[in-house]
Order: sequence, then C-alpha cells, then structure tokens
Amino acid sequence: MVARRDPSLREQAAGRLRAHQQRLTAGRETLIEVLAGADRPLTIPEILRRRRGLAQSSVYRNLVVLEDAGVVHRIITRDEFARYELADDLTGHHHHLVCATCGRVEDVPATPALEKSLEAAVARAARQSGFRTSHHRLDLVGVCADCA
Amino acid sequence: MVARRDPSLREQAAGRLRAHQQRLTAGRETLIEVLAGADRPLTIPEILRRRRGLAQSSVYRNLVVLEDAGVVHRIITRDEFARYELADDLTGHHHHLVCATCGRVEDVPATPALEKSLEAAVARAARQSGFRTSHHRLDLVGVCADCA
DNA sequence: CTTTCTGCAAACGATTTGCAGCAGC
DNA sequence: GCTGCTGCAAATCGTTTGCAGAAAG
Repeated sequence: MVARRDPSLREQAAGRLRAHQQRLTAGRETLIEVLAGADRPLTIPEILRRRRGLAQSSVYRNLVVLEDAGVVHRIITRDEFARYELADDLTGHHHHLVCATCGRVEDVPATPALEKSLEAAVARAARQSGFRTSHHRLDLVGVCADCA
Repeated sequence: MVARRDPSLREQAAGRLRAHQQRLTAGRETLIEVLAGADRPLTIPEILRRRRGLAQSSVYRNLVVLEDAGVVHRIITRDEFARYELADDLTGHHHHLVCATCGRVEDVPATPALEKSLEAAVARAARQSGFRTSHHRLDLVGVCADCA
C-alpha cells in the first residue's frame, strides 16, 4: 500500500524509532522505502529480491525493531513466510484479500460502512469477554486471479 | 467452541474422512473429541496435555488429514503455535478475540448484522480485485483478562 | 571511546518426514 | 497379504542469535 503522506514518512519513522531509542540507519530506511513502494505486504524473500545486498539477518532484525517502534506490521497468513507492510496509521486502515492457494495478500481499503459495523461488534464482544480490544483484522479469503 | 450437533459430529467427521479416502481411527476420533470439548482453539501442546499418550507426530499428521477433510480448521495468530478448532460449519460461524500478549484465542459468535455488512464488503472487494472470495476471517485483537 | 548496528555462520524450535512395525479391510 | 496408520527419531527450514568488526554519536 502506497503511503498517504510520503513526504513525512521518513520523519515519522525516525521519530518513532527515536522514541524507542533506535536509530534510523541506512538498512532501516531501505526497508521502509521498499515497503512504501509495494502495494501489498511483502515476504522477506521478496524484500531481499527487490534490494540486493541486504543481509537476511539484518532484515529480520530490523523488521523486529521497526515493528516494535510501530512503523511496520507483520502479518501471518497460512503459508511459510511472514509478510510485512507499513503500519496501518501510516498508510490508512485497510483489510486483506488472502489467496488460499498461493498465499498472496492484496490490500483492500476499508469502507466507512463496514468499519461502523465492526466498531459495534468489537464493542459488544469486548463488553462480554473481559478482553480489552485495541483493533481488528479482517481477511477475505479466496483464490486470486493467477491461481484461479 | 462446543459442537451444535454433538450426536452426528462423529458421523459427519467419518463421512468427510471417507470422502477423502481416510479412516476415522482412534487417534483421529480422540482429536475430534478434544476439540469438541474445548470452547476455544487449542494448540498442539494443549491437546497433548489434555490426552496423555498421543504421539506428537501423529497429532500433527492427523490434524493435517482432518483439515484436508474439512473437519478441523487451523488458525495462525502471532505466537509460536498454530491453533486448531472444529470447522465452522460443524460448530457455527464465529470470530476470534486474540490476546496480543499471550496469544490466547477465544471464540465470539457472529452476529447477523455484522455478517450482513461483511457479505457486502466481500462482494465489493471481490468484484474489483479478480479474487474469488470464499469466506472471511475477523479477529478482534486486544489484551485478555489474564494479561491485563 | 562507548554504544548500537551489521553480516556471517551457527543455533533454535515448530513442524515434517523416513522407516519399521501394527491395524484394518 | 496389501494398504494405510502409528510412533520414534532424524531432518527441514523460516527465523533467531552469538560474536567480532564497522558505523554513529
């Protein structure tokens, strides 16, 4: 998903990292660029393919740091690899289309009507369960155009 | 989640297994019993703890078979272990409360109002993406009573 | 200099798999 | 018997980690 506020993306990331006493290093900036340039969550092999010269272990490590800082978000579907995307609040809230066959994930923007229903459901569930809910996650599972 | 139609659960499972040329063996029946008796998805360590004497590798293998046959459903959250529950159509469609801290997952029944909104969103997303969507998955993420 | 980050290679751990013996038809 | 199921132990593979050297401050 392309970032909504490209110009400040770097600054926002830097700020969040600083708040976690972490630096915005070259490797971390590269990761943010790659994710900002993708229109869907990427696996680590995909990231490595898009930018040669990144060390796999540093990518893993930096994605953990970026996730802790709230800059990126890790999503786990059903296939072997985890996928990463920029955090929701940097790109706009959205949901995912997940291909049950190949694991590919595509973004789909949230709609106000649906979000309203979800809010209501979240509030109801929270009330009766003792869970303090902070956000939700909606996946539409199916078969993508390539796998059909 | 407790099965809605306990009496026929065993028969339904047997039928689905047979349709996939698989037998309903003792080990598989035990798994179904354990999952039917739980009110939330269980990890494999939890399953092994509830029924001593099950071989870990057979549990893994049988859960794959049961999933292929459409009897159980594997869910992956964020923590180390996958979790298993009986398939939606045996227990009733529901969603999940996921604890962001400990990974615990609780069931929450689906409500007609929410499902209607979801249907609409699914249809809209499918139309514009080339995905042929078959079902959805909604997780409410938060912190459970124990971790709060 | 001191602290954090990087890259390599080795370690980890949930899950999968090879194989020999057993059970079901 | 033949085929599929089980359980053990070993292998797999995405991910994590130890460590020594390089950058940041």
